[in-house]
Amino acid sequence: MLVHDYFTRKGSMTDGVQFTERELDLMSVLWKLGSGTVIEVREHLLDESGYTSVLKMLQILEEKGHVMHEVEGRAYRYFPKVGPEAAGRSALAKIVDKIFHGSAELALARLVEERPITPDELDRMRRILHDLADDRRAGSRGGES
Amino acid sequence: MLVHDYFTRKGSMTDGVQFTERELDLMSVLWKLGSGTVIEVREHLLDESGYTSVLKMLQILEEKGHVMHEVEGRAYRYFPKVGPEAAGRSALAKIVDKIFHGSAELALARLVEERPITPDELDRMRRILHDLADDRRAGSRGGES
DNA sequence: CTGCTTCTACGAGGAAAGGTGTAGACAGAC
DNA sequence: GTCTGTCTACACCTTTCCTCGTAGAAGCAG
Repeated sequence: MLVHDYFTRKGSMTDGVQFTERELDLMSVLWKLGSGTVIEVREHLLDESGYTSVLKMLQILEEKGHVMHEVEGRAYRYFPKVGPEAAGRSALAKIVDKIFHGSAELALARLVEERPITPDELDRMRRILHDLADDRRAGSRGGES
Repeated sequence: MLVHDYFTRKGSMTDGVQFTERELDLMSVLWKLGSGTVIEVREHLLDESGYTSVLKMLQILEEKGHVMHEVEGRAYRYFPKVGPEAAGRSALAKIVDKIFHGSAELALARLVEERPITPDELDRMRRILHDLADDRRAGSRGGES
């Protein structure tokens, strides 16, 4: 079982998740792979540093409680203990607060101009907001989907 | 004239803008006020540190090219040289890439669940995406609004 | 057994971040 | 003139980030 339970957990996280630049690089790889040994993580880093550097970073991440490991043969396999959802919420909160003065609207405006959005993705993004508005209306009538 | 020309400039910025934690705090104040002396910035910082600390941070920001100053009486008045738009785009790009594997859709999903969105704000957010879709359609027909 | 390889553990060290104390310039009050 | 308050400039210090070299454990081949 590679997919761990951080996908199902929800608001339990303290949501004060904060990663340094390099930590985020490693976490990004772990999120993408699901898990990884030192070698695997190292291979997927764009900017590759030494073996022991990656190991050390993983040890630091474990010490901080962001990852855990299981023994696999003679090596360690590292798993993220915090998911991209919590990390993303936390990072977005910081940006919205400090850069956009709390306006999610401004954040969205920059988000869509920051990179090309495919028509499909745009549709799905519109659906997210549409459904949210729907839920609101349903909720205000006391109903629920 | 307090409002400087970073509002009108557009993609000219290198977009490699990156702020440290504390730098972002100061920039946030400058963006909110438009400009500020050491005292003004200091007053608007939640976590207040010493006068010389704030001064030092502003000097560092100036050295890095993120702010500039004009002499005002015996004091300096600092102005942001980079706007929240560029900083926001850059910060969002990093998050979307490293946390959401390039998916703006996932970023939006976390954005709207990260904080309560007022009905008005939700409407305006929907309009942003609606208009973007409209522009696409108009653009593909060769027209333009 | 010895030698080789592959892993983790540990500690050193450079660089940056972020805070502060003090000196010195300068204006205004007296 | 002197004194006082306000400002910048400079130097210093502590902590964190990040990297790497080296040692040692453990498996495997001969």
